[in-house]
Amino acid sequence: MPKKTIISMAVIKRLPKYYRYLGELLRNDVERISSKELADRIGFTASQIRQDLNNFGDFGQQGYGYNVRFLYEEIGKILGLTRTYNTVIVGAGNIGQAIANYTNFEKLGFHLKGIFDRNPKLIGISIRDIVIQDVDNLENFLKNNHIDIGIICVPKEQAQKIADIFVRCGVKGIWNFAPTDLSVPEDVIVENVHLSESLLTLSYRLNEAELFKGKTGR
Amino acid sequence: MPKKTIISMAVIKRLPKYYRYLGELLRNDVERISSKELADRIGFTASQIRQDLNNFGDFGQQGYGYNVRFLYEEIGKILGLTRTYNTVIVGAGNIGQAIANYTNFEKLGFHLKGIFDRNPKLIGISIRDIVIQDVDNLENFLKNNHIDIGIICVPKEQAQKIADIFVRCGVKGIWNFAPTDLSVPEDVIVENVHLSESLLTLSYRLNEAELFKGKTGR
DNA sequence: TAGATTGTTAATCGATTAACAATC
DNA sequence: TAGATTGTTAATCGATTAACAATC
Repeated sequence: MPKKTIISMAVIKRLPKYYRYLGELLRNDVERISSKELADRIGFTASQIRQDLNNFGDFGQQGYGYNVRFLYEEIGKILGLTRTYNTVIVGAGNIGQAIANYTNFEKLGFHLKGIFDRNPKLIGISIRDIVIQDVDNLENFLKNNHIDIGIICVPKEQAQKIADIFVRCGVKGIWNFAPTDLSVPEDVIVENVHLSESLLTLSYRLNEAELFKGKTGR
Repeated sequence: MPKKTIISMAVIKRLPKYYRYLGELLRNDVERISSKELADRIGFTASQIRQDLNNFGDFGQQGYGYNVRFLYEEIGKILGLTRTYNTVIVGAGNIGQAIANYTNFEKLGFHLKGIFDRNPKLIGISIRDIVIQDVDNLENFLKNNHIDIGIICVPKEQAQKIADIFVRCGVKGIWNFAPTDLSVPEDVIVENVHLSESLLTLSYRLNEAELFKGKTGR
């Protein structure tokens, strides 16, 4: 029986990883798995896995472990993958096009319904049968189509403006690739993908490693 | 004077954000800033900012705060931005091309030296004056060019194979866009960008309210 | 039944926040 | 000097790990 708890971000961020590993196990026809075995594969502790899962329900069985298919499906439900999501991409530059072309998201139930840009050279071009529209049509499009997730791939200077349009038109989820923080009401969820921050984290760690070169550990 | 401490991942991941905000302040000709003021802008606590910075040195001054330019430069040093990095991209599909075209990384000192793919239709094409080479040349290229960071943009099935080549050729940093976990020796740093995990986190949070609706606590 | 492994409580560890003396 | 704000220690909070009774 699921408990009414506020789940910490730390737990939430591990869920997709569980889902990915269980999906692999499933494809390899593994029927059951213990928290210990899963822990060894993922690199978590068995204790953490059991704690994490027990935030959502009693999915396992003493003496047996977890049924892979069942757990996979349960985590799918938890992640909201039993429904579909309509999305639009704003900004059809490098990243926008890459995301638009990435068909794996379709398989998970994220359906791309529109692509917008302000560059006349891009407007009218199709990506996966979706014609790039003038961003001036965005607001109107959002009023006529229910969109769950707006994907922001514009330069940082324009990101907040696009976010404001999303908010105004009832889009509740924003996947933000612009290197800036957006301000939105609290009922709107923003998930950031800040590539430069990721790269800088890498360069920090590269130099930290250099620093300890020749020494043991780490 | 930097202290010999092991810095936690939580702190490291905040550093690029400090760097970004300080860069903005600098461009807006802000000369000094207190931890309180910076906290209000970023959305951290002043205490946390002071704690974070004091892992690396005494950058502030009582009664004054922090000099924006000085702190910006110091964090740049900490992040390893006083040197340059040679990079290669393996996989010239959607994401690979997007990263290759993203010139902001050049400005930070990350220089793209090569792009590799196995698709004959892509080999020979140029992106930003860099000719896409056959991935069969990768190992040879790495032996003749010092590459600091290898960027993996191939499908997940081939990612580990590419990582192995990187490791074998002395590449110490891997920026991994393939939706899989790589196994590498501990002196090699892997920074993952798992886009589907990010998207699933968003869909979880979009549905979170629904998930616990009507369920009783304990 | 006996062994295995969960769900869950308790202990530990780490990270964040609060407080304040030091000092510019 | 007086006010401001740091650097740093102490207190709190939260997350992870360990332990084990429950039970399949």
